[in-house]
Amino acid sequence: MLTGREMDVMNVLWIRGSATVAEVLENISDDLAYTTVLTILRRLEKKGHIRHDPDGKAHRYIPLIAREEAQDSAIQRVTRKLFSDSPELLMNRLVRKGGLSKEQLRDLRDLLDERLKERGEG
Amino acid sequence: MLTGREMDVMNVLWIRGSATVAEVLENISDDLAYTTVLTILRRLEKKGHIRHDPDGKAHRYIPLIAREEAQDSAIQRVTRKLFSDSPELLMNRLVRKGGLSKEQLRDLRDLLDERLKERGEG
DNA sequence: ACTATCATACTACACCGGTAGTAGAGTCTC
DNA sequence: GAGACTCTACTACCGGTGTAGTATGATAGT
Repeated sequence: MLTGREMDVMNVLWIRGSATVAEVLENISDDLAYTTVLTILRRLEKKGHIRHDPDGKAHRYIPLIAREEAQDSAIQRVTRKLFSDSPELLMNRLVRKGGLSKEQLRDLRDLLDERLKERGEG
Repeated sequence: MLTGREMDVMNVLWIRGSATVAEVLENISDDLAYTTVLTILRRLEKKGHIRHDPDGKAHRYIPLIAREEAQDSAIQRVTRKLFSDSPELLMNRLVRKGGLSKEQLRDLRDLLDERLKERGEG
């Protein structure tokens, strides 16, 4: 389970593939101290989410989990805790709530159509 | 922002409309001490998520936020932190990942169709 | 070799969350 | 009216998170 700040840092690693402390600092939105980022990276490593290789005199941190894994586990948690464990209810809420453009709605409907065809629906 | 346990307790309040400590205890899945539930309720009240009225010698706790609000804010957090603030990406992942039956996929597609018609798509 | 620089390691610390114990107040029952 | 019961209030404690300071080690320039 990733915390808020850990997700921020992981996002940089996922986007760049890997990063040093300095690179994370440059690419993170909030203004944190160098040692703060370092601490977060060390904790992520301790939790097994990343590892590091030497890179010159610095360390280069590399993700060990994919973004999709983190996404799925976050979705699962929300689904379980707030949507009676029903992904459909979650989707329903997302669609009803809005925040999606007509094009996005259309794309999603097409995606669902594809999925349905794959699963043998006429 | 609700924590895991706070969501468990809120779920009971949302379902029943309101509850005393004892009622929460009866309706929560895990086995917690009476005082533990009480503490969580008091923290929820302090955070402004619930209030209480006297009920006999006990207190009856009443939600001040709707389940939908909590759902939306949880979804928003996940979307922001893990899906580049794009609800569409989240939906996409949910559909691709699976966990949805053919019927659920169909229902969702129909829901999207409705939404699109409402918004003036031919 | 000395010093400035830069990186990591170690330590700290306040706050929060999960869990629960103990104290104390009200009530019921003889 | 004294004990049993049932609540709430207060307090505590541990582990985790967010944030960062200090110590230490490597390195590069002069």
